[in-house]
This record gives sequence, structure tokens and C-alpha cells, in this order.
Amino acid sequence: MTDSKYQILFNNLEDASLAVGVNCVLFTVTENKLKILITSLHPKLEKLLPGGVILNNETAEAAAHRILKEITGVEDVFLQQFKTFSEPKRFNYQLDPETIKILNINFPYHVKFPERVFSIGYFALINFDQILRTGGVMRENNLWIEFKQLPKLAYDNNLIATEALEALRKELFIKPIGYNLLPEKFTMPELQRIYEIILDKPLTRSNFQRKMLSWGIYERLEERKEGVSHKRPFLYRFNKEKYDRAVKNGISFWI
Amino acid sequence: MTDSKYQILFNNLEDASLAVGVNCVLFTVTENKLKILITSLHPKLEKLLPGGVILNNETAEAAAHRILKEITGVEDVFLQQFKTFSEPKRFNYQLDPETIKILNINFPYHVKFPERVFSIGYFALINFDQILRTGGVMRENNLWIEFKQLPKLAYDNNLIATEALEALRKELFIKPIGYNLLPEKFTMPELQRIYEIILDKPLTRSNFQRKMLSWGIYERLEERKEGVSHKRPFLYRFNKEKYDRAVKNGISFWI
DNA sequence: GAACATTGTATCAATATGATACAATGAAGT
DNA sequence: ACTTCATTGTATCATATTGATACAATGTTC
Repeated sequence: MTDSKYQILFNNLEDASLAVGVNCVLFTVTENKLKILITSLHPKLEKLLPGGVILNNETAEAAAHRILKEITGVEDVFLQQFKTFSEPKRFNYQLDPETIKILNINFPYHVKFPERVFSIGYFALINFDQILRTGGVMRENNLWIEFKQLPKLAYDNNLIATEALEALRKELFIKPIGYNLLPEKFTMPELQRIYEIILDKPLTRSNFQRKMLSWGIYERLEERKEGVSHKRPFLYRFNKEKYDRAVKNGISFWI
Repeated sequence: MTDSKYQILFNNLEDASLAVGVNCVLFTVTENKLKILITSLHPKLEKLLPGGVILNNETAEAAAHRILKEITGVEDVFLQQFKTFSEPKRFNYQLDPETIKILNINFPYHVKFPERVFSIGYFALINFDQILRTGGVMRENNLWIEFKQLPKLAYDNNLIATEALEALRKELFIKPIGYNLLPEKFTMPELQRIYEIILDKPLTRSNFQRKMLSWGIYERLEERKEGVSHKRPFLYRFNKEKYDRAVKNGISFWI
């Protein structure tokens, strides 16, 4: 036996030839940059998107939530499925002796990894300031990396990340989801920065505000933002009732 | 042994607890109605969306193409993945004695069906007139059913169909895909009918044409449609080069 | 109290959209 | 041969939306 904290990850491997997992591309905006979370089993091992196998009695979405919580400690994240990756050879993990040594685990050689792993891709949005730092076993190997500076990730994880951003950008034009990257109360200039950073292009301020407010789903609060050295902007809040009503009336969101 | 033609469907079942399949919602427009293909193992058994398990060395998309060809005989269909269905109990098939009798098959009782089956959903578009009637084993059980008249299907197949239509409608506003339901050469009024039937609402003729032509991806041919008892409309053809150029320039398609 | 940055909002030209109109045209009917 | 008819291509115009610019308002900082 070993007391490696990584042992738990390898104890419950089923001897199956097939597995279905999820991968989450968790976006956040901080320091005026679009970043995603990447992780790894160990600093010396390759970088990965958060992910894992779907358990027996779990939907894919539940698995994505569970894994995001296990690895990062975050809960109640906005999640959206965007594509399932099915290349037969996309996942080809083998535990080599070097890795076993790094992780300090006992690996029973009669257990084999699945020959094929499908991955259901989710993109997730979270406000950086709200991240709870109570993550799971791999917490210390988590890294927020600017999307533009993404290193080589394992398997097809770079492809998954790229397609996640495409899906996110496409969805930005169809549904108001950008507010998920902000605190509950936010200003229009803050929302504009989110759009600009995700789309990677400047938007005209007055026209952006007019558009956002025309949807009638952001409710303006009495308060204004405090502590700014200029005119204080209004605070807004996403209003789910207004949103549901707008969707029912067939609204089309568009920039 | 038996000479039932259905035997082949059950001979290669692996003794696995998990499987990943695809389901295809194949749309067509005929008789001014939006229809999809449903099938069944036998007229007395429940109705299904075309689908099947993904083979070992096959991508999901290849499986969708293969299955559409096997079941319906159609090739070169426009396919788009839209969602993966992962409810743990969504697929709960058991071969009961009645079914075995109807199909006249030998079913080895030590073989079990997978306890859980994931399904990657695709919607597909095809021009009704181009369907080759050289389909596979279940050809005679295929039915084109008007979407509005859909009967109860097995498992979660009604949900899959519903979400497929939502995905198709959403995509109509984002990419020009409606032409896949028409022959290579088509007129603007024909294209308009496709949109109207899918969206289930009338569109204004002159504005529709203006919009479609503004994208600059349909090339007008010299010929006009023959044999109509009124002014002959121009024929158009989808131009892939123009389309790729437009996408590269960041065009947004919209109605 | 002046300088400064940024905000809410107004304005106007350019563009896009919705609604309507009308001449053109080919087959069918007389 | 002529009329009728349905449908097409295209024009037009009122309205709505968008892009660009301007300006007064308002906190903090100096």
C-alpha cells in the first residue's frame, strides 16, 4: 500500500473497454483577460482540461458539475454542453513507470484503461471573484491560463478548448450569458468589457448599452456603483422572470 | 438456428454494460410538410428514430452516416451534431419473449443489453426527391411522418426529435442550411417555402429574397425554371467558395 | 476649486427591415 | 388569338435599427 493522495484516482477503475466522460472549459475574465482553468495530476505531468468519467447514475451535466466542484471547488457554475468528441484514438492514456513513480501510487497491472473514451464537452462561466478556494485533490495543480497563451494540453484538449470558445462566442449572440462572468450586481461598462474580451474586439459604448437595455431583461437597481472617480454608473441585475418572458415571446438576442 | 433476417442485429452484441450510440433525426420537406424518418424493427414493434451503436474504429459522425445509409439507403446527407443525451435510464431495452417471437430470432440469454446507452444526437437534412430507395434491412418499416403528427416513440426519442427541431430552427438563423432540403438547382420561392415550413410561419416574399441574395452565397444561373404557368423564376445554386469566403469575413446570417 | 476620467443620454446620418405596389411572363382557358 | 390567372422580379417608401459622435453630469484626485 501507499499513502499517496493520488491512489484514490486509480482504485476504482473498471475493467471496461469503453468509457464516457466530460470535459469542462471553465472560462473566467480577470485582469482584462479571458482565461480558462487547466489542471494536471502533478506539476511534472501534462496539462489537462478538468474532466472525468460519468458515474453510473449520473447525467453528463451532473458529472460536469461534480467534477468542477471536485477539482476546483466551485459550485453553481453556468454550464452548457456544446459538442461530444468521439475520435476513436482521442484518448490514449497509459500509465508509464515514470508517472507511477511521480504519483507514488500502486498500480495493479491487470487493470487496463479504457481503450476508448468519449468526451462530452461543456463550456462553463464563472465570476473570478466568487471562486471558492476549497477545491479537491488537484487544487494545487490548477492554473488559470489566458486563452491566447494556452500551452499544449494532453490528448485533444486543445481542440476542445478551441471549439468551446467558438461555441461561447456563438452563444453570446443568441443568449445573454455574459453576465455569468460578473457578480450579481454589475454595471453596463463592466458587461461591455466582458463582451469585448470574449469577442476580442472593441464595441461602441453607447450602442452597446442601448442594445443590452432594449432586451428588457436587465433590471436597473436604485444603487449606483460606489468609489469610482467619475460619474457613478448604475448597477443592474439579471432578471430571470423577465428573461423567461422574453424567451417565451420569441426574442432574438443579437449584438 | 433461424433464417430470420433480424438475427444479424443481435449476433454481435458485446457483453458490455455501457454503449455509445447515435440517433439521427432525418428531416425532409415534401407535400408542403416537414417530415422526419422513423423506423422500427417490425411493424408490430415500437417506433424508433434511426440509430445504432458506434463501432470500435468509427467516429460518431461516421456512425451517423453509416446508420442512415444502412437503414434508409441515403448517402451524402447533411448532418449536424446537436446534443448528447445521457439520462442514466433513458435506454431500457429488454427483449421480451413476445418480441423474440415476432422477430423469429434466436436470442442467447447469457447476452445482456447494455445497462446504459448514451446517444449522440444528429439532425440531418435531405431532399426528398433524391432519396435512394436501396435501404438496409429495415427499409420496409421506414415511415416519413409529419413532425406535427409524431406518434409516441420508444425511449426518449420524442425528446430527441423535439430538440433536433429546435436546433435546426436555431441553425437556420445562423447558417444557410435550408438549401440541403432542395435539389442542387432551386428557385428563391422554393427556398422560401423551406424556411416557412421549418419555422411554421409565413415570410414576406420580397424581403426574403432580398435577404437571401444579400448574403451573396447563392449564385444565379442563366436558366430559369421551366414549365410553370407564370413568370419563370431564376434558378440558383449554393456556392461553397462564396460561402467559405463569407464565413471567413465573419458574416452573420440572419432572417 | 480645477482637472480628469467616465458615465447617461441625445442626436443624426447611414443602413436594414417591413409592407406594399406593379409591370412582366408563361400556361391554361375561351 | 386573345383573355385570364397566378406568380415572379424588382422598385418604392415608411419605419426601425445601427453606427458614430457629441455633450452635460458627476465623483475622485490634485
